[in-house]
Amino acid sequence: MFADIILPLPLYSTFTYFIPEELQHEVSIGSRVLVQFGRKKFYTGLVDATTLTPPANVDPKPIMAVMDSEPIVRYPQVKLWKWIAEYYLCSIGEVYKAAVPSGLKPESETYVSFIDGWDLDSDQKLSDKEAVVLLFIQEKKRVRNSDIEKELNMSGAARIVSGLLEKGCVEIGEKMVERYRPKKKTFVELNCDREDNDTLHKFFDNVARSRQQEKTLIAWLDLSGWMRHGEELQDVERDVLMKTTGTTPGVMAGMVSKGIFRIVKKKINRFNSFTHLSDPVLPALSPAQKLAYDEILEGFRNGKVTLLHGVTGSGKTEIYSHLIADVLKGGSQVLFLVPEISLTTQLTDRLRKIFNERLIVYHSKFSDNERVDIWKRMLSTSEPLVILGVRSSVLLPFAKLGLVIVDEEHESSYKQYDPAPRYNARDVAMVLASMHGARTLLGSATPSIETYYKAQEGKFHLVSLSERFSGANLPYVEIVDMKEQRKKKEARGMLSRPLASKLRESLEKGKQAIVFQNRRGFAPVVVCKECGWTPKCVNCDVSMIYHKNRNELRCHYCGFSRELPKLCPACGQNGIEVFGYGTERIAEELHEVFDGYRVARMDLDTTRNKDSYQEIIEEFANHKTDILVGTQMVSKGLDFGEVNVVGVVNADTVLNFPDFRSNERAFNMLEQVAGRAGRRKEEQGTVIIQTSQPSNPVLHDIVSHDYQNFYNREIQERRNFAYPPFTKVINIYIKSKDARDVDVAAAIFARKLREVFGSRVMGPEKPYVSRVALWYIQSIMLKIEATASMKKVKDLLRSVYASIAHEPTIRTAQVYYDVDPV
DNA sequence: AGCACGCCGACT
DNA sequence: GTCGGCGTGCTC
Repeated sequence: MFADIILPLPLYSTFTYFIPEELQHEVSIGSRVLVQFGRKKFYTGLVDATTLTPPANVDPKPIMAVMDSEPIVRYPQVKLWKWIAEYYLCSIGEVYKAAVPSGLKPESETYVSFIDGWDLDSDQKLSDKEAVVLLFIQEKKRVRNSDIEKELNMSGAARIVSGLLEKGCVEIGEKMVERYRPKKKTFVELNCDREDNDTLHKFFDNVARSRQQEKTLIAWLDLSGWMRHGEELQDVERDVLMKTTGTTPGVMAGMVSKGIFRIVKKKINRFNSFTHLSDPVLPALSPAQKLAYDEILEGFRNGKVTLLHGVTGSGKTEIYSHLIADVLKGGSQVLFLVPEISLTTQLTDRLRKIFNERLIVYHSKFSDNERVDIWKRMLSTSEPLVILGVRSSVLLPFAKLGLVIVDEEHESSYKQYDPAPRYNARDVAMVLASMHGARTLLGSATPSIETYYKAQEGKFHLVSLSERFSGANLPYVEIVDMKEQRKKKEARGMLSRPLASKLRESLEKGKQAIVFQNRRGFAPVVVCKECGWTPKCVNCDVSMIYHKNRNELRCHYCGFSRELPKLCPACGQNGIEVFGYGTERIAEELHEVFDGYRVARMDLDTTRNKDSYQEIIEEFANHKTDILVGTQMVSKGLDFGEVNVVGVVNADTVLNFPDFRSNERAFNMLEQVAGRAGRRKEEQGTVIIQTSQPSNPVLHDIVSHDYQNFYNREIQERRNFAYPPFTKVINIYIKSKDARDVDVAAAIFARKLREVFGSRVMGPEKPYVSRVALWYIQSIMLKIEATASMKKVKDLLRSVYASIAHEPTIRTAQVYYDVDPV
């Protein structure tokens, strides 16, 4: 018997291993196996298929061990992986690697260790480097090559180690690294059978002289339910026992040494087992919501993907809750996808209150251990659950999925950009749903053009919610022409007069405000006024941004930073000045202008650690801060009733983005951020958008909150210029560390592609940022008619690549595809 | 991806 | 001479 194994590597095939006789009954499709791959590495592979025919031309290695008695994936998971690999042009191993938490995929690591008794002063001649490395190995006992390179700051450790190996002073081996640590708790057990009254009496005699010990023993009997005959004995947690009685560690140790108690550590699942599940308590729906709910069900009955187009603040979440409850009641599971940033306590708390233990939350700040627990939990049960999760939760092992909800379906964070698989979770979710026979609901206030087009064409069922849940009006939007403001000298720094006075007015009324600027740091432009020098990142083709709090220049692409030079490095003069506004500078200026009011900043820099995001939001929610300044982070999903002014410092940065989605992105972002204002009925909110292009049509659609008008104009543009949804776009990226190689490789690739695809090939061109982290980049865009067979297109793409793969510049370059880029 | 092998230029 | 750099091919 042989098995085809999926390995977590970017290799475009499975590998066939021999199943040893004694393992044959253990191997099943979907179970993990330990296999050796290459000369030394061991990987955890996944059985894709078993077969009787041996592989051609190779002598298969045996499977070393079978790690599961049951599969760790559920149908149709692997089928979905294969779809992803095919559609997004990557290997199935890359999908496997992304899907299964690394704690479930132990792999080997090569280590080097010192051979005891080897005499450092022996006559064996060691080079200086070898001696240094050997000393290091001896000191550390056991190290990895990468440790040697890192700690001794050298390269080519493998070579030195192999020299040492030959001389017999070190040995190497492979060690499996187990990353998953199950959570353990400490319990106290009584050293006595339940029926054994004699021993129990002896214990009581034994503690008679100690009040504390006696108290602890009685408490234990109570907690464990010892006297409640007919009931199973409860585990008694050490901490709980000690806390209820005030037992000190000394007392506990005394009882253990007397042989009364024994301490036991047990693995526990991070989840409570749920025995007592209450029915969800659902929020009441307004008449408009009820209508939308009924219409959604109507769409579901017709077997269609349904788009819920609801204005910001229309209360989509309540409708979702009802739909989720219906599906849970029917015994199926629900996937509720949200963009990363929306996973705030606000949403989680609301759903937790409704669905209690049935709610599983899954986001990117979870540790790998927590991911493993969620995976195991989902494998262990097929009872109805709601998974509230981000992008990667589409890859979890669902049992029977009844409904998939994709909230804010237009969000670009659903698309994974790097590394592979470069998938869009919204689209994968629809495929997943159809494999399960589940319903799909997409929700957005600003649907993506592609999605809305499908709704217009009747492929999707469209449901609209055009009023706010609270009855509040959509905010009043005012466009402020900054060029005019400057001319009339009415602008002060980045604050126009209308924004400044509106902010003051509302702060004085005790209200709150949000100020949005899509750029972090202090100042994005640094120039020497004497010679025109600007700081460039050494690794990337971008200017560096000034961050004031640490007085440094930073690259926002690779993270490289340096001190702000006092004198210009180019001309040596004292001419360095900073221009422009990032969130840091805006927060500082607002603080000066609105003396006495509290300003908080929320961007990537202030939310680095795990809880800071939460803290900033809580402080704002509790009105401990008055103004919240931030990047995109402040535009999504936040619901604060006291905010009645939203300021957009500079809409130009959002409006002028050099690609075909720039209008869509600008409209979405501005409409979303505007939606943070005036979410309660009492007062209409105000949004002030500062720009130097007041006549930009996107801004006018924001003023009238007219999605339809925006869509009509945009769809026309897309039609005229053959962009999605009228075509499918595949971007091909070519990367090299050599600037000339990348140009040559891209030119060859593009020429070959044109032979096959003709005018559907655009480029090659340098992307917006043409060098990132030392890699030079070129891109080629492929625009394929929406009606074409993508299967055929992808086969052609692969064959074009195969035909030039031998070219030296192609061979050394990295090539990858981005299907449906956003 | 990770690793070994082998070619080549450049230093002790 | 060997050291260390990097390109090339292979992994069931």
